[in-house]
Amino acid sequence: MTQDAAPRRGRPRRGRAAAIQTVAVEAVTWTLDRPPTINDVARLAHVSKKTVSRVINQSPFVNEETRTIINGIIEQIGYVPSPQARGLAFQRSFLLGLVYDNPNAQFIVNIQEGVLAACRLAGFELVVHPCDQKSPHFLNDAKQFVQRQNLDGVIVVPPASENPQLVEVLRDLGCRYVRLSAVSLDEAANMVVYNDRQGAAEVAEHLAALGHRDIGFIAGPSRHRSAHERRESFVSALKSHGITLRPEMVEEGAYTFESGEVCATRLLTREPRPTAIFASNDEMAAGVYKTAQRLGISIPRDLTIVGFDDSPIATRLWPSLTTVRLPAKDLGRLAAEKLIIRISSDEEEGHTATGVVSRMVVRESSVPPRG
Amino acid sequence: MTQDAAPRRGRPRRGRAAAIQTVAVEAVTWTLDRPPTINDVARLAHVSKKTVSRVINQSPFVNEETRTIINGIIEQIGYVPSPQARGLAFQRSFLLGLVYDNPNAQFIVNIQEGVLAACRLAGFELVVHPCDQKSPHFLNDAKQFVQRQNLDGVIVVPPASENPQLVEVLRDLGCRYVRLSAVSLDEAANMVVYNDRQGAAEVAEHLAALGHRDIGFIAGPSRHRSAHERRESFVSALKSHGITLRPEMVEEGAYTFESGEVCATRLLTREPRPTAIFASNDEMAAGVYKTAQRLGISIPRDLTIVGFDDSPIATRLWPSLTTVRLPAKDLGRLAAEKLIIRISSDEEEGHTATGVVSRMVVRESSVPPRG
DNA sequence: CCCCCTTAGGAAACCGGTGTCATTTATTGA
DNA sequence: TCAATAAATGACACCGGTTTCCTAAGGGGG
Repeated sequence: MTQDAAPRRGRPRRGRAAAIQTVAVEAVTWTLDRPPTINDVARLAHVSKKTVSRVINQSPFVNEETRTIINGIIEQIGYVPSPQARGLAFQRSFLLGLVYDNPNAQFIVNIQEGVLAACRLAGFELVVHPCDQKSPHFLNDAKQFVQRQNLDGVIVVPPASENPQLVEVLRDLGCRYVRLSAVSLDEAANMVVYNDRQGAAEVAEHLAALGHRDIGFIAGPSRHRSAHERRESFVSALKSHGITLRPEMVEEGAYTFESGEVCATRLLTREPRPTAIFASNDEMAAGVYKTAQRLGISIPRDLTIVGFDDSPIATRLWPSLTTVRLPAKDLGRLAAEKLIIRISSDEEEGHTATGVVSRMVVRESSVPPRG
Repeated sequence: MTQDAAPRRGRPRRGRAAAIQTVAVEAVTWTLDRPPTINDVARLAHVSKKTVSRVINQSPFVNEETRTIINGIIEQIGYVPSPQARGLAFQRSFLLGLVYDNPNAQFIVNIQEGVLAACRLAGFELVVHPCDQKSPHFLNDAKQFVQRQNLDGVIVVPPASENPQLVEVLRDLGCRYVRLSAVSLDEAANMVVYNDRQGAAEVAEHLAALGHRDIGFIAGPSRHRSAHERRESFVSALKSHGITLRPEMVEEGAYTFESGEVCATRLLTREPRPTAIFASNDEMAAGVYKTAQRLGISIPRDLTIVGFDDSPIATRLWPSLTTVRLPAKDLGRLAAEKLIIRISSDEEEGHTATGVVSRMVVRESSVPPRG
């Protein structure tokens, strides 16, 4: 039965439909001790593998009858094209990579979910790569990561996304990438931006509207773009409401819980004591909670606290934390869509800027100042 | 220059070393407009691609000099084997999958890290697949996930790991898998078990030693094996210390923050009010915090609280939460190692049971009862 | 009736590796 | 000196798809 389909040339016409059914029904009894290949499908359908390939790839120029037969057989024997073989022929891996060093686990998991939502529709899968910018192998690991599975594209999450050397490596490898960041650091095609200014400005308005004047601010580490954005926007929005953030009311933290405690301790032992503190992320806000509770300062009666990120901890704290929601899942989805379009169209499209906007979520930790 | 290496037969001996250097130096000037392939390396080294293949795969039976030359050229032109081609020839993808539906993001990220630590050493990469057991596409999605990239093995995280239908799908696909669970549900080769009994027993001892007698317990959802384990072990360990957990002091939660609040409300409005509450995970413990604070019950003075998991929230809460640490990263590493050994040895080895033990971490939320 | 165009489908090469088996050379023992 | 043996390497098929190029049949117009 090797090549017995060969003498069958040309296009058989009318009268074939009946035969189709027979073939299809008979084929059910066929069994294999290995995963079926395109050759098995071709043999059972009495066509060449190229025709099967055409059906798989939705090529036009395939007779409707033929297509039906082939699809039926594919279904029956449970044929799935080998990704390795496809990849070899297509020069593609259908794999996207996610490079991250962000310590916020929920953020990462949300991004993964968003990325996968887009991947699923396009037949891509996601390979993950946690990394550490401080490691001496950082760049080399990233390079190997891309090369080892020949990734079609890479999504880079902040703060790693703000590392210019990493981007250089990706560019040298000829690997398409999309960076996530609070500001545009690259061509629009390579960026998905999250607008932190919006959220920070909303917080400023919110605090001003509540009547706070003595406001403390815990900034993020200055090397992070998001920290810079949040700070700038918060300060200028406050100013536009006639409130000036005095320098001694600003502390720079490291986006960690412990740094939040330290900064809060400094702020809360100053005179006049701030009636509200805006921490640049929820982790640090949690640190403020701890410090306030330790100092016997009641939240929110004596102290309003606002965070940023809307991480799970925001609702676990008591009272629940007013914060800013960063739609991480959307961020991941947008990045993946952008990447996939560029990969599929095989062009450098996608020059339009894309991004998401963060919005404030008011909860229990923010109230008007006492008295 | 196609096959001009052909006349060069046999094993060239002495006097070659000098030539090596020449070749190596000359080769630097070679440039290509496409990624180099094994053929390029072979041509430059004046050997057949098979020999290059041997060098790549660490085969013995390659002359030391030849190996040096080839490695030098590989280094110089930056050759990396195509994973698609290797996969096709080896019938392997060098890809592991991680199937998860656990809502604890930190747990997932830690597992990923552990898995990748093992993967890196063996040249594997990790593809992720978040899923939802309640979705009607759950099983089909999982099947496609494995088939689409022809995964060499899959690691399944609880609670999805406890789904017998999912395991059946994996088995039918002939896909090697390792399940993570609190109890062994399968052959030892397919399991990595985390011992929750140990941690729960330690908590019982701890509370007994502190002098607590009126103890409340918030169980996890009974369909989770871990919930069952934690409960059984806690109850029996308490009993061995002469303490009986009365039925009205046990509430069943859903491993969620909200359910923790609800259960805590019930427990804390009973007489006699418990002096300690053990929640089956940190999420629910956080719910207990919130309820206690709402009811004006001081932690830990009036109420000792203990959780389970040692998630980030445990240290963010104030006072910090005594809990049980589940070494998720080790869990991931063990699972990946087990899988990779079986894949590489191409056998069904690994019949030894492997697992990790959870241990209690004492923090500020547990103290002796008042009076 | 012939020619050309369109549509359907096939043969063979190719993608970049690995497996099998044969071949060459040096070494060793008789 | 001459097999026999071991070490090193090459030729070629093969993994399972896709691309390129080509053929054959049917339809329409001259």
